[in-house]
Amino acid sequence: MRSSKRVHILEAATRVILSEGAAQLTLDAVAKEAQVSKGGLLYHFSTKEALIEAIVIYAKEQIEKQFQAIYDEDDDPRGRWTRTYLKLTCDDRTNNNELYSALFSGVLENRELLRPLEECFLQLYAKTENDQIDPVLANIVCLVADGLWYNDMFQFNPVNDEMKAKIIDRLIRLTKGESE
Amino acid sequence: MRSSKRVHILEAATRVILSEGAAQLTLDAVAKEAQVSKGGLLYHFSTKEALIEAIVIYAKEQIEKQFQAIYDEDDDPRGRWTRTYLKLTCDDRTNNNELYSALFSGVLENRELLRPLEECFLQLYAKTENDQIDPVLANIVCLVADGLWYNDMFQFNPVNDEMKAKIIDRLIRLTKGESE
DNA sequence: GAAACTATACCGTCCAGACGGTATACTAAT
DNA sequence: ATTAGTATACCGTCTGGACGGTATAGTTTC
Repeated sequence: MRSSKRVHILEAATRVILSEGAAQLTLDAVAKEAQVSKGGLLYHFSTKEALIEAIVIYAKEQIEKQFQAIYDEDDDPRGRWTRTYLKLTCDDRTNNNELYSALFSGVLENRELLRPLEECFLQLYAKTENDQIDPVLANIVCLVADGLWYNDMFQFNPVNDEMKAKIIDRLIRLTKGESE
Repeated sequence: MRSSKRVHILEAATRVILSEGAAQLTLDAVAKEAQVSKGGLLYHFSTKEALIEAIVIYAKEQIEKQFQAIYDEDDDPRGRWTRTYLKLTCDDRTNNNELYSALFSGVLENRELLRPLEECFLQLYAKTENDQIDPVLANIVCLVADGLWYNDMFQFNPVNDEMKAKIIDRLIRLTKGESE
């Protein structure tokens, strides 16, 4: 079998960061978690920085893929992009582990490594600008979504599940132009 | 002058994390930035973990202090806590560097170190629950604020300054019960 | 005289990255 | 069909440097 372990390594790195902390993102730890030798790891990612760059790109690709899938499920053209953004990171079905580990590892070396992810989010926000609804409302919805997943990332839980459901419900109805 | 260099060290650590990246949060780098000998640094913080814990506590104290100051400036009782929360991290006058560095350094070792900050935010959110306005609206406002400052922390800028001003203006009016 | 340092030396561990080697598959000449 | 060569995908060890922490002796400030 001649399959690359690249993706296995990236997923192992995500696991290491989220369970052990970003400081434990060492080449040895990742190699061990991915059940790859250190040489094998360095074959795919020649430096630690290259590994982190790959984690960021991988997270970006995952987001774009999921975003499209959620978009395709929605029929109502009004506020469609905005609802998609909201569901992207706040739906219980999706997990954001790749995104979280990308942000954590980007912070390790320097935030410049996060540029690809920033571009990704800029594009998603841009889509909500022409969404047949008030742009200010659209941005408010996106920012609430951001607040929710960022808090989840740091394991802060300022809003309980019941309130979270109410908030999302309210926002979804607003994107459809329904009154409260 | 017999003043403790504790706070200088904490602020130096913040500078190191935000300018050099969390991986450069080493005892040597902090000592150098704070213009303190390594012995002096270890006199105040006997381990690196103790330093990080102190950074988190310091950030918490700064937030609580600023929150109170902003609250005192507001006269309108309706939605006062909610508006205070919004202004806390999104006002151009405040800088959130201590908060950002606390989160970054907490992610380094493990997120458990961030518990004091979580409690802090839980308390601030709790205050908005009895704020003479719809609790769902109050939470939405807080989450938008979170989205804004988290994005700022990662140097993501999905909303430009003009839009940001519109959003904040809209939310402030909502907390006062004004219609759009 | 105690607290708050400075200055320096040192130790053990960890870690990034280099390096040389191995196994397998495919390709091209003979 | 066999041989030789090449590319890919790894393995496992080694080394030099950085880092966290200890220790110690001395200095300044209150």
